[in-house]
Amino acid sequence: MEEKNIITGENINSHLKDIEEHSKIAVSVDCVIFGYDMEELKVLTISCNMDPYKGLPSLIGDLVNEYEDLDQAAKRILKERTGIDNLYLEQIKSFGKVDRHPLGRVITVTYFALVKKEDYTSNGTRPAVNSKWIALSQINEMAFDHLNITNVALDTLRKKLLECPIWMKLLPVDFSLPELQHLFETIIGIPLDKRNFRKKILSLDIIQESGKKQKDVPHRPANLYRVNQKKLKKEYSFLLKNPFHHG
Amino acid sequence: MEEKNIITGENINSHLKDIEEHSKIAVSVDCVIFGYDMEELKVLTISCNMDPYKGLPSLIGDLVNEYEDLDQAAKRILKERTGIDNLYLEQIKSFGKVDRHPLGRVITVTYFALVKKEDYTSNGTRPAVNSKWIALSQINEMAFDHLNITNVALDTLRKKLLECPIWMKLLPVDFSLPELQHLFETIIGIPLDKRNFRKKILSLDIIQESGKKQKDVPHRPANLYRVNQKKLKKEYSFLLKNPFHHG
DNA sequence: ACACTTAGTGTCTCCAGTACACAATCTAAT
DNA sequence: ATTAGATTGTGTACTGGAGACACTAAGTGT
Repeated sequence: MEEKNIITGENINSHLKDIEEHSKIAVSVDCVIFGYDMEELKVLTISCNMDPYKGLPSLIGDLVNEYEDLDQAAKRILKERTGIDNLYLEQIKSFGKVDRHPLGRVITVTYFALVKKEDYTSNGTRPAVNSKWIALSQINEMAFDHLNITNVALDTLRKKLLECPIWMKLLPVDFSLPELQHLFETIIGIPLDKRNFRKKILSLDIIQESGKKQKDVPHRPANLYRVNQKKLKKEYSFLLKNPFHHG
Repeated sequence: MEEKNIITGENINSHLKDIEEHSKIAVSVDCVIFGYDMEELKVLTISCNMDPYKGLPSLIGDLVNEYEDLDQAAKRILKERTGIDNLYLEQIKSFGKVDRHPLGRVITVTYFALVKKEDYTSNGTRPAVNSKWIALSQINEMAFDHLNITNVALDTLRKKLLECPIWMKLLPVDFSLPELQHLFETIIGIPLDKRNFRKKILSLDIIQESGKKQKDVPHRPANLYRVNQKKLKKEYSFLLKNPFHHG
């Protein structure tokens, strides 16, 4: 049986036009945008108005243009929909069931993004029309296969959280250890021991006291910490140049 | 600014034809097929004959058809190129730089697969024309972005190897502990302590003595083990139904 | 000044990872 | 039959991180 394959370059007898005529498949990017308001973990959604999913929350996404890289597309979508540049962004995986989109064959490449609520609500942002933060605990149905995608994104986030300090992308510059612990508990879903948590985090040498204290709380104020930039640069430099941690 | 988005279903004013006209982008699947001959870790490649990569090794891949899921496409390609059904198969990630393919815009979704050499060389297989196993240590250049893809696949394999017993997909039914250790050392790239390795593996309760011994070796023969199917079913069932471990 | 709320701290136990050396079993050669 | 050569197979002691656990400190509001 003769081989002919324009992808791998065996026995070429085709050119650009062949490829474009092959492509009855559209490619989209969908982003699971996680936000944290010091209370709950939320996802940015919009309301779908396409049958049969009308009214259900949907992830933020768009088709990929012919002249932009996948990562660029994700970045563009985030910029368009949240107004923020330089979010933390990481590819998860691609979903390509034939019938996943009612209007035709659309393969979607998914990303997850982390947003500080303080950035999202700051000046200069232009949130998508009708976009809405929904707490993960409140989501039980979504349009398309987006609930599945969201769950995969959450798994990825959980794994990642234990590997490197991406949590910094969800917290303000100054934060307290109890706040950090609450973030962990919210994402991982199980309560943690206060003393062991502090011991562990401090031993990583990734944060340092800022000298400041909490204000306007009706109880003993917590010390505020911030990320140790030197350590960060040394061991987790990919978290500085924000977008796209490859590997 | 008005929103209009056929992906998420805001203000729909388009239908199937719109999507297909949008798609100037082709989608391919490329597989990093790992094989192990009890000596080295190898990758199945074919020779590219497309400029400017003529002569370089290329991964096994093909365009995705309009009517097949991504996973089905990967499975089809593996079947076509190795003749084997039911390989272990797992999606890695997608690569979509605009200029990654000289013939046009092609986004590729990549998978890695694990093959026992004994399966590959058994009857009934119909390997791709000109396909060739190349030891990872011998690869320093590949066509397209395939070297990058291969490296990402190797990273994924290394991580996975420490999480679950996918190594069984690279070994014969009966294998010795020294053989298993050599496989680990080959993939991870660092030598391991014999006693600690055995202690660790045996403590997992995932393998059991087969009763047999090595034959035809010019030294003390090793005991042969095989995978404990009950334990496997209980804790790693996704390794049984071979293809596609999601999550 | 007292009650209330949350922050902050140290020790002990247990287990998993690591380092490490010698006896046992087979083949091949003499 | 004995010996040399090769590789398999085995146990113990040390170390460091994870986990369990209870009280004092520092603020606020009344």
